[in-house]
Amino acid sequence: MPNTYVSAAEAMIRKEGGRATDSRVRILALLLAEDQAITHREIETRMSGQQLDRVTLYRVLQWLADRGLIHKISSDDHVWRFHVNHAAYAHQHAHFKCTNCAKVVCLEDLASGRQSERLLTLPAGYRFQAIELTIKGLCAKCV
Amino acid sequence: MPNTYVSAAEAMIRKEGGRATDSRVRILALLLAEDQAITHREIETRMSGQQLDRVTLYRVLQWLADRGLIHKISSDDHVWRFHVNHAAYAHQHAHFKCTNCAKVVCLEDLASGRQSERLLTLPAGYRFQAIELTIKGLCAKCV
DNA sequence: ATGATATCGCAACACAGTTGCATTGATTGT
DNA sequence: ACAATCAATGCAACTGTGTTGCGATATCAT
Repeated sequence: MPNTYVSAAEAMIRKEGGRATDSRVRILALLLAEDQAITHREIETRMSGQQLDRVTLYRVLQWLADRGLIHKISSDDHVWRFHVNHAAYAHQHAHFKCTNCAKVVCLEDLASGRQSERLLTLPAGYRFQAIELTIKGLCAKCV
Repeated sequence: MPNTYVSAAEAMIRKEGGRATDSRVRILALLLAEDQAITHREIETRMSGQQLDRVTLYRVLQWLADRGLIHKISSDDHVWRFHVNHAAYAHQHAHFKCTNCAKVVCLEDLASGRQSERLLTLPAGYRFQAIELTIKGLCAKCV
């Protein structure tokens, strides 16, 4: 884990007014270094060797997500995946999931909220709040 | 459960070449009578009183989904919901989920596959297969 | 009616995620 | 630098969804 990720992680956590504990810093640094969205299980595996309780990992991930440092991605395999909130993904954005290797990546921000809202009509009396868009297909490795 | 749903369910099952067992017929009839997508748990509750094992329900739902009589809807609460495949929903279609009461309904078929595909660009080498679109908001009751 | 076998029911399991509580440790004030 | 505070951790136990193996049962073709 390059030192830049660790110090960046610590700075982000302190900026939120939270305690910069080992767990938080290491987990966020790991996510900063990762370009794709990864699961709780995958993080746990990468962390093995270092002391880290399952529950703590759940709580740290929730804490980071609550403060908008990362975001949770729902998927059809019913496992949450986590990804850092880079500037490009600050707004609503779509996700891509490979149907072969289950890799999940964030797609660039698309002004799809408004556009897609117009593509379809909600039943009378329904109110629009947000849109969730997942593209399924094959990633470059699995094509 | 009106008789028409039961006989319709039985006909659909036989058409697929499967055995028209009590469980299959009753479950499919229940889904035919339901306008919104419901969970395994909700079906189990509605079936209580009648002999029906949890595992059988899971297997029947999978069997119906495999043959395209119903479809499974993934959601951010990580619970599958099931809905009959009416003609209007035969193609790719979006879903609506109420953020208050968790009600899920299928939205009309929208030619969003091609349109949305054009809205965003996949990374180089990626292949498009399908799109999943969920609108979140408030249903008429929860507005 | 009967036999072949698809389907069911039960038990046990796998895995994601949560809660309560005692312990630990990061920060703050002195 | 050190103690006090209380946020955060680790552990144990739990919940809920979904799966697997296998013997028992029920459907359908004959």
